[in-house]
Amino acid sequence: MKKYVSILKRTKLFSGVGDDDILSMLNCLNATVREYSKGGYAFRQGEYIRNLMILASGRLHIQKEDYWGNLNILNEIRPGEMFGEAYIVPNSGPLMDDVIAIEESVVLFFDMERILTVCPSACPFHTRLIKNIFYTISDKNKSLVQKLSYMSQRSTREKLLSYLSDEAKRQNSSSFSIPFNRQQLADFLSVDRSAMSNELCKLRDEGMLDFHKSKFTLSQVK
Amino acid sequence: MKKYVSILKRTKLFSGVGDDDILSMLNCLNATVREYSKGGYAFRQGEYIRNLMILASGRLHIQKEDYWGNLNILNEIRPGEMFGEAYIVPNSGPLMDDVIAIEESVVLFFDMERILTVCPSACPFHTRLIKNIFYTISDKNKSLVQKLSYMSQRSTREKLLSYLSDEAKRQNSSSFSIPFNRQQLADFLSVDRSAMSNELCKLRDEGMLDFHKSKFTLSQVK
DNA sequence: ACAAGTCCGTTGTTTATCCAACGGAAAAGA
DNA sequence: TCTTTTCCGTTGGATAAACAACGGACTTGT
Repeated sequence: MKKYVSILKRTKLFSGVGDDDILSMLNCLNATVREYSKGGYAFRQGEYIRNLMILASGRLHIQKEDYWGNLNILNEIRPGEMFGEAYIVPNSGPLMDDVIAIEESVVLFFDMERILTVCPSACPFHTRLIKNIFYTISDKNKSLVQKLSYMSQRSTREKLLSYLSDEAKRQNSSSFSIPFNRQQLADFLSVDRSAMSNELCKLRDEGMLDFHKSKFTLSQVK
Repeated sequence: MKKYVSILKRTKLFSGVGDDDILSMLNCLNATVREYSKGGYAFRQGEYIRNLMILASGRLHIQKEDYWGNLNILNEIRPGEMFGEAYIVPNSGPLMDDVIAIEESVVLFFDMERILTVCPSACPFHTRLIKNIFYTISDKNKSLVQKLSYMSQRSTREKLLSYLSDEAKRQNSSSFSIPFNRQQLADFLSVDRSAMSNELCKLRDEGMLDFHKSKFTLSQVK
């Protein structure tokens, strides 16, 4: 277990917890390790999940196959990331996706029950851990709600405006940079790149905004 | 505070906690009450949130105004529902939405720090509360991810197929009912009702599925 | 300095969605 | 029973997005 401490200390889950404490917590949380070879299934649709997982190394894809066999990649998990946190609720039903290792991967399993139930011996960092896990899913929640608010806009134009408007608010300036290039932004908003590029230029020509590369400036309509 | 116990005992947050324990926990959690008159703002964009809230009575809208002044209703909060849980992360930045009371409303405020930090006196239901809150946002998280997976499909057809496919999985049968009428389903998927209705009929004519009212049956393609 | 590759705006065509409107079936109410 | 309302499928025209394709600007690598 010791060799995973250096990885775990850099995760959100264990942020603020010292090396020695991580090691003792691994024990307290009943941590176990599993390895998956490239292409192997970590979980299959229909299984029940009872643990919280952290990917120690490798790369996982969370993907879904629909009733007619169409495959859809929903998410990519990278080292240090937590997953499975949405399926540990009692009676939450079986997993609806497949989790496969697209590289040789090592996954750490934590007993969910032990995380949320504070041990009588009250290991000093347990409260810290609970906060960390709460903050992590809380953060995820927030970004999901935000993304959903963009995606629920009907047109490319509206998707762009709601996203850019939010970024201006978030960065507290009408002038700001976004962490995407055009293709990535299009993928993020689930629209066609060229159509989006076209729409951006229309918005610029209408005087609603201006941009150079990934730097945008919003302006009041004239 | 006593009068709110009957409301709180029916919330997800306090589920499984007895009346007396709720009362003592309200104290332990530093609960406070605020009332809002119809049309009044509970929170404004830009404020910082440091509490977890439960709506005791009334109705709230979470809405957003973009840079150019366009209004967008994101969510409606009903009595017993928790909100604000995504903004209590330290350094999570200011609120990006407005929260307004569309009816005269009563809101309970809980000190977030006290929820996540187990008190030394270890009130017996604190662990229970932590689990409940975790389960609640975890559940929300899951449904957000699911909805996002439908919404990120490009076409109405794909949105329908991914949603219906998921429902079949969830209800573990190729024949199932959905909790929406056509208009509600269209709103849920953010598409036009008539176009969706049209697409459903095409899918039926192609032999991929069948339906009567809100009961659907998926079939393998012939 | 050259070649290869990436990024982005632009265009024309095809296709899908939106929108408004209508009618029939079913449900709800009087 | 009759009226009113809601729900849903259908249609046609207006609009927007997707798609394929291209060229120029810029970057990266050799």
